[in-house]
Amino acid sequence: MADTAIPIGELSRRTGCNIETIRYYERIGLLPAPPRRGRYRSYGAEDVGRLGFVRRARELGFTLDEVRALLGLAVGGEASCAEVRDLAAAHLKNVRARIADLRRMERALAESVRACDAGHDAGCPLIQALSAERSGDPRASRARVGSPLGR
Amino acid sequence: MADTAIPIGELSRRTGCNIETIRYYERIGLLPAPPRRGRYRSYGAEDVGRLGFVRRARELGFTLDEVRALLGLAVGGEASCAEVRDLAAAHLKNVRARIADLRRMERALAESVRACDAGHDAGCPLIQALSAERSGDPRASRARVGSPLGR
DNA sequence: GCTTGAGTCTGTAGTCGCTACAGATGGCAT
DNA sequence: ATGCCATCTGTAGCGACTACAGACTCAAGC
Repeated sequence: MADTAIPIGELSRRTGCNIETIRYYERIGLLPAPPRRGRYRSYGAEDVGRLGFVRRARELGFTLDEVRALLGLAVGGEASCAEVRDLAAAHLKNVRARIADLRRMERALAESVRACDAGHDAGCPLIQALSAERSGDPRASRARVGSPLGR
Repeated sequence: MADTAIPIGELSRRTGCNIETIRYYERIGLLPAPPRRGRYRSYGAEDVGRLGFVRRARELGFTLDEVRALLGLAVGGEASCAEVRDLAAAHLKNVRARIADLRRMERALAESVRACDAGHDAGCPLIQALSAERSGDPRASRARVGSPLGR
């Protein structure tokens, strides 16, 4: 079996995680520093699991700090389930806010492109839309979660 | 009128754009360096328009490079309308891809949270979902546009 | 005239999550 | 002995800001 003494390249292949990223995770303390075979890192089966966990959490959009928290909670048993749930729920809310933000963008963009396709008598409608001031407090959008400005 | 000799703080207030960000835009050449009153930057009405344009384009999610291109095309008349349209259309595609990505996350998260709320007999279902390997090439998602990994 | 406070200046470093090098080793096969 | 690949460390870059530190200018109030 190749379960013991997995070199970093093999770990990368098994998890789909870039070698540089693995070393980065180690540097920031997300993954523990593995033992060495000479100067080479030597991983075990549990590292494949752990890194896989990280990767899947990242795919769900959790930040590295959230992943760190999840890893901490993963070892504690049922007691932490509620905490995990709350973390995920908060994150879900965030994702939904970002979706709403993007959908607003999508509508505005689609509308503009449509206007462009329709008629172009007095200059490009898209440019005009961007040039025109709109009503409302210009600072309002800065506080929004996931706004393209200010994050 | 306060149209002439607008100081940076006033420009910030009028456009809702952070002072540091205005200076940053100047540094990277997105905004022209304004004349100085002594050592202080002195803006005019056209700067308010220009920066407002930038801000609105950013709100639609255009990158600064795209904004730069849009600014260039904004001065050229109707000839550039098609180019603007194409830029916006490409960007729209990108936004839609990001929405699709987020919606996938949303579904997975909502499902997990629901599982958490339902029963918790054998450990936290969310942690288990993250711990379990899924089928398929682990590298597949790395190529996707807007994936949380690899951007 | 002197102080106080607000505004502005430059320059640099930090954020997040990687990614991309450069240049030095290590180990294995031919 | 000679390639060649894998791995090592360390540093710098990305995008789009944001956050200081420390200096300066200017107008108003006393």
